[in-house]
Amino acid sequence: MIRDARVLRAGFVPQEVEHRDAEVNHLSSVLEPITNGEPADTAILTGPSGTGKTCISRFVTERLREEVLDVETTYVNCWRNYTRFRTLYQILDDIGKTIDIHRQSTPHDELIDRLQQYDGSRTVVILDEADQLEDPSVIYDLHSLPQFAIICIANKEEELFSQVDDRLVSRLRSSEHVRMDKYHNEQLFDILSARSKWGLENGVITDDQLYQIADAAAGDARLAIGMLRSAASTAARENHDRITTEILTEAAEDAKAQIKQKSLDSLTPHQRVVYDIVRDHGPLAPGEIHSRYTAEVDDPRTKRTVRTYLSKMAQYNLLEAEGTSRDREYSLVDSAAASPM
DNA sequence: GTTCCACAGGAAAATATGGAGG
DNA sequence: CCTCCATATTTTCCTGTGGAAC
Repeated sequence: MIRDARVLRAGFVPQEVEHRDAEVNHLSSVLEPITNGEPADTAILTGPSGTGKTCISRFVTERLREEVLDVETTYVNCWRNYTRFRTLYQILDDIGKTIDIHRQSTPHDELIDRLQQYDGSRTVVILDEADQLEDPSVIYDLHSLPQFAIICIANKEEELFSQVDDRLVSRLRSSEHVRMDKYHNEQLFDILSARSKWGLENGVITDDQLYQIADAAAGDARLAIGMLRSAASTAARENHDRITTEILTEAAEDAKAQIKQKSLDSLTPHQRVVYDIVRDHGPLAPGEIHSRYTAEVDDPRTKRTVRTYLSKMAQYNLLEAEGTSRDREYSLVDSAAASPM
């Protein structure tokens, strides 16, 4: 059934990237000066989730390392390392310069000094989910260091630049912007087809079924590959020699549920109670949510905190907010919308 | 229109948490 | 074990917005 599970895993970087030639070339050309030992511009990669931003960054940097001897790459997930300190620390850690850094005795600017003094190989820094940084000015600080090339990945450009000084923004205007769009169904089909060719035995899944997956994934390659992986592992577990329509339907829901579960797991118990209230009692105004919540837990948080919870969950796409002021109501996002399978 | 009030969400102070070093 | 200090979360205080009742 499964020939090579690696190619179905999230984060796998394929030998050849399908349908992203223009973007790959664009990004490569931005990094090109590095091959001559010159500083490269900052690249900004934007687009919705599952459009291959992380994938082509890794692909291009890996290819660069094949070509050039003295190039290193470091990857920072800004969603997990969202403070200035953590981001810089992560980079220093990767290039092996953290030896005597202690949180106490190290003033924050010392980190940037260390990077500045770094005289090892040129390094490409990939800042993934950079729009999650609480202080994006760290991007500008890195931008000004010639020995580092920055690839900055974000969903939307506006969000990345929203809360920053205009002065700093203009300094980044010169950087190259690579925009990525959602995949078309045919393109997703090609991606799935390539993965199943390497990852699965022949004849396990039909083209028609791959097309169904592409359709259900609505342009999101990560989701599509997740569905394929889920279907393949269910089929393998249950000893089928091919993927059935039932397995496929279930896998589609499974993959979406997994994504949702992941964000649900990151909620604190208090946040979880708030979520459950909205889930069980339909559209509700924040005041109503708070009073129900207060009745349900010992030691309730204040209204303000619950408002923060609600807006956070709306960002995570767990809840939907309607209305801008007194009329605001929160409800579950209808996950049924994108699954006509 | 005017007033009122629930809400959004920023800022800063207060409090809880966690991890290193004693 | 405890203490200390950076970090994380929560509360307090706040200003601005816009819908609803008058």
